[in-house]
Amino acid sequence: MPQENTHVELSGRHEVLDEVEPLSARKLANAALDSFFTAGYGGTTTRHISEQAGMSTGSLYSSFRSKEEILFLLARLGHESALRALREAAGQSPPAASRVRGMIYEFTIWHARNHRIARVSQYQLAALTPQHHAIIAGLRHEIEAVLQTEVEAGVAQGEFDIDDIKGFVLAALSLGIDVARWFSPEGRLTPEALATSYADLAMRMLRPTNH
Amino acid sequence: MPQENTHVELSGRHEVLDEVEPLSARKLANAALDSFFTAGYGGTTTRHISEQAGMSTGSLYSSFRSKEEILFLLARLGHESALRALREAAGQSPPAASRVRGMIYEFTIWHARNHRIARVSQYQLAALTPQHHAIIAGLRHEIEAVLQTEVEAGVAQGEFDIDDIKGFVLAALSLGIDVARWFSPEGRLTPEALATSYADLAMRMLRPTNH
DNA sequence: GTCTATAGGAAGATAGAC
DNA sequence: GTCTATCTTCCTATAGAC
Repeated sequence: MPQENTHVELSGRHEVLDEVEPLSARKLANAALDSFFTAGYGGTTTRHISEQAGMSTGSLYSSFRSKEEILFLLARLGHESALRALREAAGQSPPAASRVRGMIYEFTIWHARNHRIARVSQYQLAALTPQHHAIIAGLRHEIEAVLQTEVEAGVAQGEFDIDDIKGFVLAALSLGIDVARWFSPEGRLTPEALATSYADLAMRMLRPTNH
Repeated sequence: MPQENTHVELSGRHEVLDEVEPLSARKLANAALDSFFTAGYGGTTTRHISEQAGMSTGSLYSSFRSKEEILFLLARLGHESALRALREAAGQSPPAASRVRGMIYEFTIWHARNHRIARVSQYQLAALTPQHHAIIAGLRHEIEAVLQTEVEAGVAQGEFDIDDIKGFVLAALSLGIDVARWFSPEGRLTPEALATSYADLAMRMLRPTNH
């Protein structure tokens, strides 16, 4: 039987790219996101990005030094936004079980609501320069650490029964991230229903054994 | 406490591309897999594929009509191989619990051992023609149906306690597929350890509630 | 910061000899 | 079935006027 969602909405919803300034850069970033999402980084041309942003090809290079720099911006903002969602859920009051449950819920719902930038952030990383890739890798480690800390707290307080903490953390984040691969707003599942389902399944993984 | 793996090794291990004939096509397919894996479909040139296969650019077109046709071959063989692994595990003897456990184990270990072709198969699909994409989509539906059938059998026999069967099937396959995104043979986890961990977690999702 | 124009090269695919 | 040579198109990025 699914548990109820006791978590509260933590912040006003906003588009991840809203903070990009100035307007021309935001238009280009949005157009690039569209195209990277549907055609991939390699399948996207700077001409097409500029065109969709209502500009000439040359003008793109006043806002960005290269096509790769736009991808880096998207990947960085995507990862920072997902990390923020996870941290906000981790800041909720005890018990650990409801904190962890809220983290899985928020992480999953973030990937459904932001599935376009999430998919680009997760699956186009091979095109980044080594320097940029290292920065994104740092954010990924932070995401893992935030969840692991809360799970360890729950185990220490006897709320969870699990030996393989790293395996659970890996699996729980994996579930959320993989949403970006297949989720479509036109599908049968809402972000809320999906997040509830996955939060339930994650808590089933953690609950004490039955004998 | 992790359960022991009671499943048996079902078939001799083989490389997915071993069945590609003739040799020139197999060499090209292997070179394309390498490059699609590291650079993506859009970041790969037919010149590079041919060069890595030890041939001229023109010769590629005696084996394949286009670059996209190579990707389709890889995606088709990848999906067919994963589906075969799942079907073989589904053919094991009752109870349903050990059949389902074996399916998660085999599906996960397949994605770890074959993470290169799995990653190309899962994440480069946007480059396929609509016709080819539809064929792959059919294989994906088969994969989902095979697991769902076994889970439903387990629920009918009272071995599992889960309301949201579709949610579980989605999550369990998602765990296995996402392995292809991050798995590296150089990492700390072996395919066997990972598959055991995920099979354990999946059975935890299915076991009766504790009150 | 935007435009037009273009540099300079590389892309996918084909032709025709052997 | 492989090669060399090439067609045609398209690419990222820059130059320089306004």
